[in-house]
Amino acid sequence: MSRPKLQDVAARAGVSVTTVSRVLNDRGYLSADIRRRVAEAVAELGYRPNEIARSLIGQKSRLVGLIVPTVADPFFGELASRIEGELASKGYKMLLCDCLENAEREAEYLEMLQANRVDGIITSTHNRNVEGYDRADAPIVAVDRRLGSDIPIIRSDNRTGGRLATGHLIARGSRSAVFITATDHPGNDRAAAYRETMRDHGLDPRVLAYGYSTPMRQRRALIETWLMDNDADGVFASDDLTALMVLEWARKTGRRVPDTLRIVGYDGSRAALLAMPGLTTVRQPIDALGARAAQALIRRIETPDDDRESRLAAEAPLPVELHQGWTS
Amino acid sequence: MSRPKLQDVAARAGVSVTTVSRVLNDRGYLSADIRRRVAEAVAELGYRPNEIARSLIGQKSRLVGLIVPTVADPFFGELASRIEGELASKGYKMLLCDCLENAEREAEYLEMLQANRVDGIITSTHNRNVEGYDRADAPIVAVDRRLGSDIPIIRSDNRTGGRLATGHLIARGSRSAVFITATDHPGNDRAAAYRETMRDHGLDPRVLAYGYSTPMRQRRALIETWLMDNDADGVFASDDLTALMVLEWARKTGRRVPDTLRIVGYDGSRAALLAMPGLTTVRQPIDALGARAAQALIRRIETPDDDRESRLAAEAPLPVELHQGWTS
DNA sequence: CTGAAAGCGCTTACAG
DNA sequence: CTGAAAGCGCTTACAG
Repeated sequence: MSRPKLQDVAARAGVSVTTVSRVLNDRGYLSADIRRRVAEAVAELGYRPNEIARSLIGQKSRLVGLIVPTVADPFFGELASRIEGELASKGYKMLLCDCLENAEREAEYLEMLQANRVDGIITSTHNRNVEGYDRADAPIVAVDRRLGSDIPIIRSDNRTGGRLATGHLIARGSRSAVFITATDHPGNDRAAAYRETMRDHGLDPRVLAYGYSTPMRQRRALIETWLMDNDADGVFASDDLTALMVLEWARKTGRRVPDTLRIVGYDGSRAALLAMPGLTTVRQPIDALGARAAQALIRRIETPDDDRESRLAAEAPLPVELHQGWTS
Repeated sequence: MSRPKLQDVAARAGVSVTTVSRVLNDRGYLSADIRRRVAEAVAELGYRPNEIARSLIGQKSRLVGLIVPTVADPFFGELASRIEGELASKGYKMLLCDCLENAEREAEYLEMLQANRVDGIITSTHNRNVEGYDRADAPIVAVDRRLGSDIPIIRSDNRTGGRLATGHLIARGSRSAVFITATDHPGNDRAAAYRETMRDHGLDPRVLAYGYSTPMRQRRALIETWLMDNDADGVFASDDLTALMVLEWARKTGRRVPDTLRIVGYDGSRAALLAMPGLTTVRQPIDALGARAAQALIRRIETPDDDRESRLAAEAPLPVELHQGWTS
């Protein structure tokens, strides 16, 4: 026999499908005898309710979509892991969408998720001008990204992070630190804090932006060329992978770290710090970011009304901290 | 108005729901006029077919479950990313299940996936004795894991990988290399190849197994203690994160790498090599592993009959290669 | 070429 | 305390 359905259980237990459904959902009064008979039939048949049918009726799928650049990146991998864990603990499943810095893909995923009637969407990408977020009808929560005035943003304190990193470099003797980031747009608080802090100390800020869609090899070449051509006694990289790339370049070219070149990264994912605990970096509270993103979304899903409050809570940035290694 | 449904489109276009469905699915002959009217109604209403209803009818969900230890690990993150990409290109969605080295969680996920009527499951964890795989009724494909005689295994050539790494260490002058791995069970081909290669050169193999569920701090402590107490002029680590951990220990304790200590890792994920291109490691073809896993599963789903052939293809291990860095 | 009706596997008022 | 019937939003034979 193929998969048993409610009818089969009902027949076996000698009751109606209504009754079986009630036992399964523990609704209303059922005699102990009936409960037992149904339980037996379920066990004997190895019956498992079809969640798809349930979703169709309930008008909710307990499904959430997560859109990220790629979980191959340790930061997003860890974030995704944490979000999934929090969702699972609340009975939600998660559809993973790796959009690979591709705005078109992201728009398609957005469509797909809604066609699959997800209860909500968490998005954390850097693509600009993605079609569809404005007319989405599922609740959305963004991680470190501004999508629109009615979409809550979960993030950590980028401004403080930028200040910590830059201030630290200066305190360690750096006078000509450069900030390396993907894009240097107005909303980039880390860049703003870097500039501010440099100026506060009478130093000249320099920002190297390599662009999101630049393939890894070119990205590396670009950064190395810049470092060769421009004298810098400090590097503040907006992510750890880039910081480690610079560290390897320093080793290759004989720069002494931290004596002549101080390096500070950003993110502080478990994997990065496990691989290279010596890296000075600004640690984002990835666990808290993920948990809060999941919780904020669930709140929007389950109590659509107290939106304003939850949005306010969401906006307060989570604290970051400086992890001091030997690279600075 | 809430979400429009087929009925609304039909009413607007002035046709029956049957006809709308047919236009949407491009089934049978439709007059150009009708096609146009329906298309207009769909556009005007912003109609999107409910995939849940479709799944219920079609008896297939185009949903696949992926069970991994955690995507926070760069290797599994990259694998998950690749699998998801391949699945998406074939019109499948992916439910992510991070089971965190927890066999109980894994069993629950297995239940959940089937209750949600996934068309298939890809699993890549190291838990032993997980309940439920034997009585699962969805097609399953395993990545680098033996689950049962009828479940195809996608993997790369662990035996060659183990030989390459060990042989390389010896060629670089190591006489007392240790192999560090999670568990040293009989199915561990890398361990077997390490032992074999050591013995072939008349050297004594030593294996340090830290256990999967050991928390990261203890794992590090355990490995560092072992390295302190036992003299080793080479380390072959079964994953890159562990290799990098050893490298950092060497730096801290003043060991000269590679002169007095040679280090070789395993996996070669993009993230690891980006962060530390200097690490000598055995590169697994993660892209190919992911793509093949997804393809093998889709084949099992869509043509359940030619199983035997696809299983054979799946069994042939994919080639690995040694990436030579400066750590050896 | 188009439509009315049955059905996918469940849940939920509504009766009794 | 339990059951018959309607319905979730679609697709698919079956008529016409």
